[in-house]
Order: sequence, then structure tokens, then C-alpha cells
Amino acid sequence: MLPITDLSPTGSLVREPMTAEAAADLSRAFKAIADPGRLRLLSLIAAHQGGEACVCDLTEPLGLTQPTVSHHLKVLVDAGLLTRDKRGVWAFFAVVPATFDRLAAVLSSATGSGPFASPDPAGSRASAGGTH
Amino acid sequence: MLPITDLSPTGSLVREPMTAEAAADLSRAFKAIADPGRLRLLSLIAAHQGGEACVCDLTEPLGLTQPTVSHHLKVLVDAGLLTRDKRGVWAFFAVVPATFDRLAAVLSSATGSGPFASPDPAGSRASAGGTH
DNA sequence: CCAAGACATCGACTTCTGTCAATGTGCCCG
DNA sequence: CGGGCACATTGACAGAAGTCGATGTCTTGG
Repeated sequence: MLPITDLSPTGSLVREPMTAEAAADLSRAFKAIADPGRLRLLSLIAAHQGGEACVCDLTEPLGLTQPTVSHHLKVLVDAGLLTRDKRGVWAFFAVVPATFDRLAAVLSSATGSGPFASPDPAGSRASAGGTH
Repeated sequence: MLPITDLSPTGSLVREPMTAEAAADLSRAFKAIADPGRLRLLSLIAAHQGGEACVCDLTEPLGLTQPTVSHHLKVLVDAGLLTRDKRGVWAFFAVVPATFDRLAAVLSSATGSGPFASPDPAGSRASAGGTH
């Protein structure tokens, strides 16, 4: 129900492996995007008039039924990637750029200082092999 | 088997919705990251000595069996997120920053010019509601 | 107040995914 | 050359996820 508590809960883990809790939170967010239909939904909504769209605008171009589209939209809203705004009979959905940025920051950290950054890209192979 | 053909196959779709093929490619990449164990694996490898680690270094901190860890590593290698380098009896895995950057670029495009960018964040609501 | 439209929810089904035990493969040391 | 070690593969299973038809809820228009 809650979108995402914290996408980088462990700022001190820059040089330490991610905790199981942090990994679970992150995986919840990435699972929401790891679906072809939902990716197309996000793209369709972003490319739509005014950056928002209702369900009836998305059902046909996706080739999925209305309940399925509604289900995917709920997943995206729960993940904090979309906002739902019900006006009259229609429900308008719009992207939340901040959430995308936070996820992007985690991934781009591979070449920066995040959880996927290599402290020593090439060197100190003295103890390579670890405890063996 | 092939890592990822192209993470942004449709550069011209900046203002057009993503194609089904592009969405399928992207979802394959994100599915690889959308798992708590694999996220921790990536983090563990990046934080390890020299930015690389073998299976035996990862089994115990993850709390998963060796076949399961090996399976996850294969998924990550197939997605182009890790490289495998077999030296002697050990197989060393290292992160591929370029792949992370490409995925991050797709997500950060929500506030830029990518597939998730809103052409008109607030305005031109004249035709809001589309065909209704 | 009733009918119609837009969307959400439910129930059921199929497929995908993560996990493990058991086994196979290749390398190294004695 | 034979035994042990690191890792990959296989087969089987439980749980999760995507999809649809049917139905419920709410709003608007007549």
C-alpha cells in the first residue's frame, strides 16, 4: 500500500553490501517497471496530452482488457510511479518524475558512489579468492 | 542468451509511446534487477575486493544455496549486468557499469527527453479527456 | 429514479519464477 | 590417475504474477 519507504535507506552502505531490507524495497519498485505492459503504460501516459491519460485512452493501444489495464495502473500507483486523479467519471493518471529519478540514481551509482559502485575497479588482487 | 540488443531502440519515440518490442527489451533488463537476491548480489560483488567476487564468497552472506546463487548470477550475466571470468577453479563476477548507466538513462528521462518525459507538464487541458 | 458509461474488484485459470536436492563437469593437487 | 573442490545443470515443486470474464460501485444525463 505504501509507495516506497526509502529507495536508498542505507546511505552508509556505499562501501558495504546492501541489506536484505533495502534490497526488498528496491526490488518492489523495480518489479513494478519490469513488465512490458506497464512500461508501455508509463510511456503512453507521459506522451499523452498534458502528461496525463485515463484508462479508456490506454486500453486500446495496449491490446489488453480494461480490468487488466486497471490492475497494472494500480500496481504503478502503489509503487509511487503514477498519481491517480479522479475527475468526474474519469480517472487521470500522471507520472511522478521524482520516483523515476530516485530509481535512476540507484542505477547510475554503478559509476558513482552508490550500492553498485566498485571501490577498486582494477587493483589489489593480492587477496583475490578471498578465504581460499 | 544475448544480453540486451538495445536499451533505447527507438530514439525517435521521445514524444511517441514506446513500441511493444522496446518495452519487451526493457522489461527483460529490469526483470533481472527486480529481485532482492540479485540486487544484493550486485551490491556484494561491487563492494568486494577489486570489484569482483566468486560464488563461494556470495553464498553465505546471501543465505541461499550454491545452485540458487549460480542461477541468479547466470540471469545477471545474460542481462549484461555482470561479466563472468573463469580463472582456474573459480569464476569471478564483476559489474558492467555501462549497462547500469543505460538503464539509469531510461529512468532519468522522466525529467528529460526520454520515453517517460511529459511533453506538457501543466497546460493545454483543452482536449483533456481525449475522444470523450 | 432509471439507464448508461467509466472504472474497480473478484474469482479462476495459466504461466512464470525462485528455490532446493541431486547430479554432472572441469580443474587442481597429491 | 584418483580424489576433492568450485561451479553449472537438471528436475521437481510451491508461490507469485498476468490475464480475462463477470460483477460491483459511482457518476452523469435524461
